[in-house]
Amino acid sequence: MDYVQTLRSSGFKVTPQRLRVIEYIMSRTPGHFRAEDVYSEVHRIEPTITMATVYNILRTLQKSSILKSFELKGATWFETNTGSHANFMCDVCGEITDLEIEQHSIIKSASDAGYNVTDSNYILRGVCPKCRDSQ
Amino acid sequence: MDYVQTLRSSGFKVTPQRLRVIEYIMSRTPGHFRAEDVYSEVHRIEPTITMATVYNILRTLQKSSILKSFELKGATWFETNTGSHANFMCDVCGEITDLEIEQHSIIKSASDAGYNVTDSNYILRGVCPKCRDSQ
DNA sequence: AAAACATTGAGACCAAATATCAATAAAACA
DNA sequence: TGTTTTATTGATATTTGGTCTCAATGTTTT
Repeated sequence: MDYVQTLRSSGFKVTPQRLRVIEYIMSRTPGHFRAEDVYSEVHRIEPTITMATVYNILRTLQKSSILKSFELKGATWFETNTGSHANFMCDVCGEITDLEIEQHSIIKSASDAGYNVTDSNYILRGVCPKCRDSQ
Repeated sequence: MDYVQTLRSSGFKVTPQRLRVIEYIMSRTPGHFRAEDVYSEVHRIEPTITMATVYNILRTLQKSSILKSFELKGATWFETNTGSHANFMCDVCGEITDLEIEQHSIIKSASDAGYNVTDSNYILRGVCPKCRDSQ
């Protein structure tokens, strides 16, 4: 997947800051990150970048369907995995794991009921196997 | 369901403030509300109550399994429906609707994979039938 | 190379939620 | 019922995540 091409063909301009963020998210694929995570890493390479710009860029990447997001623990988490999966957050170590799922029938029945579903997130919490075993 | 009894048997004290919040959530069942919504209504009856207390009480009610919560649009939403369902938020009118679902098989397969799931939320966004029709 | 237009950076700003802690109230029990 | 124990509340300050504004800058088109 060429994110730069996707960005351009979505009608957005390719700026150095956007390239740095794309490099960051590629280095974190698959994975989950917050605006703060992007900022602190990209800021080392591009010291003038601000949080506001990071937020702008992440929103742009969502509009280009390069990223997806969900809210958890008071923050917005981003991911490049736009496919059908659940996000599991471990309440012990805080790590987020993708759990693959088949497309849930709820989306189909919601559509049948007249709901036009444009975004869906399945979020689980609990204790991951690693933390359960180390107790 | 007697929320007061549940609260007491969970080891929490029954205070006037907690009673007012319980009255509020009962008047909003089924439904979805934020801390701010609880505050502005309860504050009319119990003018000394503060947001901090409302947050405390809502957390207590979650610990007693009277409420469940999820995060959406930068806020935490609470609901008394603790059963298996999805929450659909309409991006036009902002209303949140419960969509009943059968317990998703992901929880079973997550358990099989060693994940101990203590909380799950299925969140959908899009356009509701009402808003779709009025366009 | 210049014009047209989108994007960025800086900092003020806003809203949601948490932390602190003395005063108060509920429940247990003498 | 009065007293003790212990949880809870209210007031305020603070933290955190995120948005707004707008002049300066950078990208793309011609």
